[in-house]
Amino acid sequence: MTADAGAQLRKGVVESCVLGLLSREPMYGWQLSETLIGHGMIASIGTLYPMLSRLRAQGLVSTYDQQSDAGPVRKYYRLTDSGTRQLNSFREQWGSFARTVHDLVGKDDDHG
Amino acid sequence: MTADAGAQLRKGVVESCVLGLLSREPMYGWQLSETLIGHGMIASIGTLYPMLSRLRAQGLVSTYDQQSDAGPVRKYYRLTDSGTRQLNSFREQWGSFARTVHDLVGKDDDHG
DNA sequence: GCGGGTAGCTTGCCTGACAAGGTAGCTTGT
DNA sequence: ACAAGCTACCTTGTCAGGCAAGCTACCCGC
Repeated sequence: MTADAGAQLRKGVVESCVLGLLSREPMYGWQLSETLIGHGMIASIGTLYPMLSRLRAQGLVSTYDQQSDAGPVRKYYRLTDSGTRQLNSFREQWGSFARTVHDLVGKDDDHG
Repeated sequence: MTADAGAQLRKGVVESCVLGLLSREPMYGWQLSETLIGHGMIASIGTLYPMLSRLRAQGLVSTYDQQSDAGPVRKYYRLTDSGTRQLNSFREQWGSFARTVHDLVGKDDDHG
């Protein structure tokens, strides 16, 4: 479970960014993809939908439909309690992970 | 190749940690794996060797052999100029990436 | 009805992490 | 010398996930 944390972390960065965004307010898939692409977190929307399916299968997010004024129905995603817990867990782990990376890649004359 | 930066970043974290370690001093594979496993960056040595092969194929590291006082010859890895450049590039990108992640997953009442 | 924009989802390819196993050199015990 | 065991390197096979591309369907203006 120990080394698992790092592995889960590396793989879970984008997922956790989704959870983080959803913790502010519910968003629909298309909107999420534009935000994440804008931040350079994902390269295309093709990455997002399978991810959202996974998150929903894990019970971390739930969905509801809402009409749009111009276009088809939007499927909004919202954090579940489980997702909130997952996000908090990631927040704690991210700090130490980022510190480790910074420490390992940091210039060695930086810690003198 | 444009949105590549973020993708390369996420995938390149562990690779860059290897480069970072090698920027301090040359190390051999076994030693690298113990260090990285200790930091939770990789789960097993099976991850490292293919990675080192990739890094060498890309010309980011070079190798030389050195006798051990107890055991077979050790293959030491050392940064090339290209590897140093790559590492510096990562250092710059990592900061902004980490900030983005922190921003996206950070508690929303944290930036008030 | 048709075309274009919005939105959701799927398919297929490729890369990479990982566990497990295989090879080889050196040391120690008998 | 031979067996056992450690160190060190590398490969193979499996599985998950990122990504580009494509497909479906809804709504609007014409």
